[in-house]
Amino acid sequence: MEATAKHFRKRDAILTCLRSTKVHPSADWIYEKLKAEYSDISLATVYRNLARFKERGEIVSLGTVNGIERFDGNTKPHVHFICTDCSGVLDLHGVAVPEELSKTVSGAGQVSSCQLTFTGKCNQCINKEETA
Amino acid sequence: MEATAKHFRKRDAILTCLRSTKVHPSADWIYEKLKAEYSDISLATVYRNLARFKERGEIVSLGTVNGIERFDGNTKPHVHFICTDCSGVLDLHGVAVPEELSKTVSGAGQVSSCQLTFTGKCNQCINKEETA
DNA sequence: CTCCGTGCAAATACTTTGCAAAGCG
DNA sequence: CGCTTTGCAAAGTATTTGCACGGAG
Repeated sequence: MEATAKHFRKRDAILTCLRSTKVHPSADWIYEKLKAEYSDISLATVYRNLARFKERGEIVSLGTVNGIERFDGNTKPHVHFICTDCSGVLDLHGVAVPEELSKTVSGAGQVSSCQLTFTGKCNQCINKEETA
Repeated sequence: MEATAKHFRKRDAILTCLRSTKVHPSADWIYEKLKAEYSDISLATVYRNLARFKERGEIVSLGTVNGIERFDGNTKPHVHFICTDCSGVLDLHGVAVPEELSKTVSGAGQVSSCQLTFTGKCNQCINKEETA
């Protein structure tokens, strides 16, 4: 199948969009972004494809921020920082969940994944507040 | 104010309920539970009080599991295990996020809290499957 | 011709809100 | 009397689903 196959153009666009941004977007964010290129795209298509990607492990859900689900095209385990002010999500590079921690958990069941998230106010929002 | 003050009876009941269970309940779970004692309680009251408790830091939200928000009356930081089969949430005692990890994060902003969650299949669900 | 992806609109499902009644001090 | 809590029903919002159309092989 061609990369530009008309049949999958929107599906591909959604995945590409998700993988080429650092904002850990919501379905709606992707929808708004893709409307520029695909004026007739539907929000349902975005939701449907996100569900499909998630199911296949091609993307990861970070859970909801303010009631809205956020996704990450980077499936490698890494740590996140969520800003309570702007609802932004940042990757925290160089931080990882220690191996031995995961092992300790095995008493509860079979661990398939883990997620470490820090919450607070990001530097950008701190600066914005100081300036004002 | 009396502990049994009629004015706060339902509010108190909600908090007590949350603090005396280990299931990390949803709003609806609490509602169903309290209906036994307060047949006229409203789901809105549960939601309103949960929001209030959360705001005041008296309880903690664990985020959503299958689109439903789950709460924890234990505000001390601790680690959770979420079962993808039964949607149950377990506390993982004896596991903690290393101190030095939190410090590394400060580059991103002011950290106010952190949450570590493991996902997988709990022992109970594993056993149930084996038996079947 | 058959299968799959999609747009649109309707349907869900959880959560929040407006309002009037009632408790407490 | 003024402030707060609550029940009920209505509204809101994010997400899912039914259906028909159109492209690909």
